[in-house]
Amino acid sequence: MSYTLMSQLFVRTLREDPADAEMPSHKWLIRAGYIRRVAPGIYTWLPLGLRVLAKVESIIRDEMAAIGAQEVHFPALLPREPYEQTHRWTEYGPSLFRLKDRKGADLLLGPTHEEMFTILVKDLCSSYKDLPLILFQIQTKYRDEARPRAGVIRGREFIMKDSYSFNVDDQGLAQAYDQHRKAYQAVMERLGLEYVIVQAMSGAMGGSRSEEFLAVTPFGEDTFVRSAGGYAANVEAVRVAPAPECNCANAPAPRLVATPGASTIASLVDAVNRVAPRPDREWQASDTLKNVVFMRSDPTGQRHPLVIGLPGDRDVDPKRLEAAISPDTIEPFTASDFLNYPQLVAGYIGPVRLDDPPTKILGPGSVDDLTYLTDPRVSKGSSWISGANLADHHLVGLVTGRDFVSDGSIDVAEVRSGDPAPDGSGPLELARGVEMGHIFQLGRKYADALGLKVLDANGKLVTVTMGSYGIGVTRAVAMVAETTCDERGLAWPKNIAPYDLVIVVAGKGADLMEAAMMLANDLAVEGVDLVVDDRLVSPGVKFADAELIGFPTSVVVGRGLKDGLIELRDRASGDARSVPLTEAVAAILQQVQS
RNA sequence: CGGGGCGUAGCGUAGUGGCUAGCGCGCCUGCUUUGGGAGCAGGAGAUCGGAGGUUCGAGUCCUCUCGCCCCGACCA
Repeated sequence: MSYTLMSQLFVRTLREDPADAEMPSHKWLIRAGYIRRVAPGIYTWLPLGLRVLAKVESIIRDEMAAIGAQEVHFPALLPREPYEQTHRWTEYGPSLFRLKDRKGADLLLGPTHEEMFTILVKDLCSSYKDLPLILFQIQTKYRDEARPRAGVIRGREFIMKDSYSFNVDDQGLAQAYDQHRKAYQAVMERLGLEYVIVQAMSGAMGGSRSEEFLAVTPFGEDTFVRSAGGYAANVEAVRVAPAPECNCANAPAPRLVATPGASTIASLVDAVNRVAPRPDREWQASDTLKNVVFMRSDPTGQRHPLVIGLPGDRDVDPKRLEAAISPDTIEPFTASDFLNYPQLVAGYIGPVRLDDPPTKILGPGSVDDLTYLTDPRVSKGSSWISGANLADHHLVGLVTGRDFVSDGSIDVAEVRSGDPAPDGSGPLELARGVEMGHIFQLGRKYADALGLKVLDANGKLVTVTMGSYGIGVTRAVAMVAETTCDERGLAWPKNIAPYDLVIVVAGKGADLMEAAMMLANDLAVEGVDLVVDDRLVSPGVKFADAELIGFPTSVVVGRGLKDGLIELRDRASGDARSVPLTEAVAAILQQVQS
């Protein structure tokens, strides 16, 4: 058992913020000497940083062991072939780091390891008796991100814990998924991170489950919503509670209203309040039905107009739309597109035109069979003001289901703070977070592509079903720093700090140094991991550095020593108290272990 | 890939076309100092991102180029 001398520690603290850091954790990790930038998104870990990284890894290992996962370690440098078989050599696109060896063979730096794990299990397992199985690794991953940011939060080289489960049936997969979910909750708790679990987009995988663990921070890259009652979801995944059916079926027939120049919602509301006032109250933007046209392209390149109808006080959220129609993509509807669809009058688009008989412009049976999808708030029987498909005119009193129908519902309107949660758990609040973990029921996609089958109890070959589960380890270090730091620097939780404490020798007397070293020895013998700040600099420098580096506890050996006292300081709370030297070891042990 | 900002010593920065590129922090030497980023004295450290050009003269002006940061697009 030993201790580290500050004068020997390989660290240099900076007195000023680095010019290129924005996020607090990034600034402090650089300033306190934990990491150094080498290239965009590529960082060196210095001794202090490496210690924190090791602590985070050990927490993760511990929780993985608790669910029976076994650790392996793959290379980061991988051959092209397996990725060719799953088509990810091409599908992964420009984010994949590719390279060639001297013979010209293609290699890649692994962005994630589904293929390699699948192949390994295929090599070694042939019977249902070998399953269930959970394997994991803590490994350096490479992704050529379009925009690395915030230091180690989004790097191009980063450390990830990735695990993979292998089961013969869906119940087994569900169980492995659930085990991981619990393990991840335990990890987030032990890291002290405030987090939410949000539904991720399941994408083309159908009924497969996928959830993200987001650490909450205003600097987060992902927007999510949550309610006081516990609902949480990615903005892309929020589902609006369907509006109840209204009964306006007996309302008067729609009437045409002249609204010259009212091609925007604001001017429309203004106009109808003038020319067709409502007796009980003023018309509002939410009484209008706005119809937005997009050009939708499917993966084969076919383009079709898509019209989305939603209340006039809402806009289409492009991210939600993109997610909803994936793998199709969306483009703006251009002026020349309008020329090809003359029945669409820009600024006055609506589902019908009041000819005799009325002409369907949008939805089933319309002139060009234009796809018309409406927001869930456009419920059956609800009444709207909408475009008349005639310049400078609108229709008032259009009733959904009576006067027009859509081709279906689409839930892509912007989500606002205060909107009700779909499960009735209260108003939604918008917040930001950083994705710390992702758990995913892969199913048989990789096992199919790579031929991973085992014999079941009846001697039949069955395809194995898989799950994949990741935690960003380097990112976790930054997020713990981010959520615990203050205006003086880092303030690590005790279970993650690089050292348990620092002994600050505050003064020049040989007796001070001697007392500090004796105390350090006594503590080291007790298993305390500590640094003695023995530098010949003024006490102010040592105090400032201790706070910047974020030792959870400081022990000050200084002017109190002549009265037999040392001082104990807690970094997080700022509390300080004097303790007799004779009781110091016991008091410090108690504080360190609390 | 689009928009914005920026490249001057290890870090943070100043610098009207004109003398030897300035300051703070850090670093080295000496003396003094030691409970909140000490003082004095001396010193080392910069091809001003790179290339070309205009000019008697370029850190400063022009062209090209490389790189970095931020916002957006993108992101198993």
